[in-house]
Amino acid sequence: MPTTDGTPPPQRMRTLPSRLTNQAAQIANRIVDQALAQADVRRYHYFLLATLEEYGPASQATLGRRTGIDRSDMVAIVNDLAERQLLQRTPDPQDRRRNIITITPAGRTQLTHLDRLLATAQDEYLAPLPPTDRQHLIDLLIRITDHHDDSRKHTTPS
Amino acid sequence: MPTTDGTPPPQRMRTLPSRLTNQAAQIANRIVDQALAQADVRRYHYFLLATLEEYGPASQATLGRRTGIDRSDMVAIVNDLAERQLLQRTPDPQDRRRNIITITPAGRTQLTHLDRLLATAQDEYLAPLPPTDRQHLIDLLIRITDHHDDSRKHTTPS
DNA sequence: CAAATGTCAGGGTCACTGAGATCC
DNA sequence: CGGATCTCAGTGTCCCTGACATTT
Repeated sequence: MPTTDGTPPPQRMRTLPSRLTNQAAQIANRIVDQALAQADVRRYHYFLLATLEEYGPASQATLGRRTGIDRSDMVAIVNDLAERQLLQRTPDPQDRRRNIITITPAGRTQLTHLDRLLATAQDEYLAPLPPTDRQHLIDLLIRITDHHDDSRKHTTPS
Repeated sequence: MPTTDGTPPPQRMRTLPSRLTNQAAQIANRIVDQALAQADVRRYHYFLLATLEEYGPASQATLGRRTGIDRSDMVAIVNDLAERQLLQRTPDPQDRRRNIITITPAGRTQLTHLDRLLATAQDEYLAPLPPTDRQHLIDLLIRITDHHDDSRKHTTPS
């Protein structure tokens, strides 16, 4: 399924930063999704497990804020991982609105496996770049995302 | 609608290139879509018009390959733009399977307007980066996308 | 015959909205 | 009461598949 003809895309599109970012994201997603599929896992599964391991148990709402996953979608994701025994959902006795989500030992084991799969995927994604440029790309992207996160916080005093 | 808590996302996610690229792409899309909405236009509308202006009239299949838009979706997009008189769809007398799509003068005028809207959007997207870094980011992303386009061509001798 | 084109119907994913029930 | 939490139903977009008739 070739996306490009003999003719390259128009110059406007070839150097348009937003377009380039999208192209790269699509490439990255294809590679990452394929890698994680080996463990029958999706990106948000990994994000959730990683957040749990780094910050410890938390409510679904908090996890949503930390991972960027919508609370509506969080329900099904937690269900998935709970079914696989990779995390546990227990009601919070302190605040009975909340569920406290805890990663299980099996979850940690799986996470280690996923980390390896993901590292390989990142390497394939960044294959054309030497280490210096990889770090530079990361820095540039962090500056962009941080900037827009901040401006959202300042302009949304909700 | 804050996506971040007081706590930042986990370290694994904060520096994961594929994740960062996705975050940036989402930010870019939000900004670009909002800008183009001022002209009641979507991204693929712009891509199609820009491709037509740079390469001239072409069939829908060719346009799909040049823009990366699937030929299934192309039909509705061409319908949209034809209704607005921004392009014309005429059967090809040389090959009666094909429609030849041509941009209209009104289409060119609109495209100029969209170019301005888009330039503003890119500037907002890249706001935290000085010109040198903007160019560096573009270069890095082009190297990534070119690399993966090429490997797809070589490994897919379809 | 094989291959390409335009068209239509539909699926799968992801970000998101809205509403309801419960609890602080 | 306002506000947060969890849940469910559903929307819109984008990318993609499959099929069909027509034409080369």
